[in-house]
Amino acid sequence: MDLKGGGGLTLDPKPFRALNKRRQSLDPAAVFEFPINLACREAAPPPPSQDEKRSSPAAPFSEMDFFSSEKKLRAAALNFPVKKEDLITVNTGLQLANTASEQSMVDEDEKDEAGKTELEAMQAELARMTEENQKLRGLLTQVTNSYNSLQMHFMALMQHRGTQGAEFRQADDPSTMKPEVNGSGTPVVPRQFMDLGLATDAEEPSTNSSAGAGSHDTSSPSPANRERSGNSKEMIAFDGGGFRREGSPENSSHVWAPTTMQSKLGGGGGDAAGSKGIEQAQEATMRKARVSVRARSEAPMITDGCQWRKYGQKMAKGNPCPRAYYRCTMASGCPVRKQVQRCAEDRSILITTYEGNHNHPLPPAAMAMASTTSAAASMLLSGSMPSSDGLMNNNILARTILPCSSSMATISASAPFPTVTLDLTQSPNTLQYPRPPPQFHSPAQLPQPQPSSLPQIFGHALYNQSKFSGLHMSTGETAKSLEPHNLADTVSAATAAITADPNFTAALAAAITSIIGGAHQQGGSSNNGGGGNTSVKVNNGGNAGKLPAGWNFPTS
DNA sequence: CGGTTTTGACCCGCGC
DNA sequence: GCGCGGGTCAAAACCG
Repeated sequence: MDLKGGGGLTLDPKPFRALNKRRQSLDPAAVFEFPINLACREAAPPPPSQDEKRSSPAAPFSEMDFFSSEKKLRAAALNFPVKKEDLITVNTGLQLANTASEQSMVDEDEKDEAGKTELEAMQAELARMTEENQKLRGLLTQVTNSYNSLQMHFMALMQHRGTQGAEFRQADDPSTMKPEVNGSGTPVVPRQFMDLGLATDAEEPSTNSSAGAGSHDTSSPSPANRERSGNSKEMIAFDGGGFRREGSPENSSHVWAPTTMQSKLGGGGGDAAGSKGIEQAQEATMRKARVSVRARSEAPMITDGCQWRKYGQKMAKGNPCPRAYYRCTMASGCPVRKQVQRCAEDRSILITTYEGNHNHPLPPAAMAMASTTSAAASMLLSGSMPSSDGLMNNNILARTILPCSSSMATISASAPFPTVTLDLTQSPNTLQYPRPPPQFHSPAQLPQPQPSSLPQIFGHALYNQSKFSGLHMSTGETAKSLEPHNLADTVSAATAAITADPNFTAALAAAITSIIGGAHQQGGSSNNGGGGNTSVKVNNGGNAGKLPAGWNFPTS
């Protein structure tokens, strides 16, 4: 095999082992490095933060900092590092001071001193409140994420069922969301999301039933076979959230139900096929959704909090760098896999493609990434599945993300797999790279389904939060749109900080879900003229001040 | 010794 | 039907 040379492959086994070992030996929380570990060249993680929420050692920037760019802008005027909610209090303090000074100009010194003292006291109070608020936000974020994910599924469900107006209704009224409940009373729909980060035990059985120790694949025809031959039902069943099923309305109502999953497994797929012919077809169509993360890193593999076992390596056509295949080993039957490959054009860019959902509990760091990929994939599928060609203008996703966009975003199903690409390489001030080109990749440069269109869909939110350099929804389309450099510059500082934030991906997840859930509130989004074709750009249409309710940050 | 990596072989889908 | 490429398997090698 031509892989022997190793070529440009950076998948040096030693580093891998080192990473794995390290991960295994350390407390998950302690390893809560930023999932997209750019740490290969990073300085040692900063000391643990006081905030217990941030169990990660590298948490100089908490979730709060995530949207601090905006907050600070507003707060700057008052010289207070506070949230808008706190402004009232702050203003009060200032008022007192000002009032005092106005009333008496005689004892200015005395007044100022008193005012300062009071100010300091209030600031201290605010600090405490802020801290507590952060914690609450963390909780809220999680809830919001779950909600958004659930919402997405519901949307897809309704859309597929052809229930007219259901999509809108559900988007507008959360109360209309009535996730199906399985026999155990567990909401089925949300399960998919939970799987990512909070896999429930209920799923384990199904998984185990279909797979023995080692690899779940071994107990049945090769995964590849199942996936390709349409027998994917099995995998789908225990995938516990495999993206490809999410888009299927009927699937979602069954797939997520453990009982159904088991029945499918037990029935060898025959039963399922019989009763779910349509389902099968849909599955075949949607295949697997993938979430690709592009990050600059010289490390052989990004640290995403999970444990992976390499099960293969191949040379991909068009890329001198081999592609490595990994399988999650945190749980025997975990269906999650990922591919790691360096960008042919810029080998400093590591492209990691995730596929499937974890069926087991994940450490915070892993949850962050899982949530991110899940949200992205979920969004992708729920939006692209309805139409075979994946035209977003016809689906909820488009409406949700691009509420005001008359243009259409395209999520092409033509690509081998619908893929969402989270591009984290464009950060102007990445930790390692002083200032790399805003965007190195072009569709043609990507070994995988070209991340081309819709970059700004997410970028919108990302920028709003001053966190992300870009997020691309790869659809196989060739259109490309570069991120607005000016925006990148604007948020460069924040981006750098965020990149170092171990909660980065969590924030990303929050961003995505926030968009999903809150985009409709925003009216500033617009298509950047990227063309009404396949490229959709959603600029930061001055929505900075209108953060969705879920606009809080991570926490994991 | 158990877990991981390596790597040639195999399977499958797809295009011609 | 054949070749190609992607993805996976699994035996052997490797490592701690």
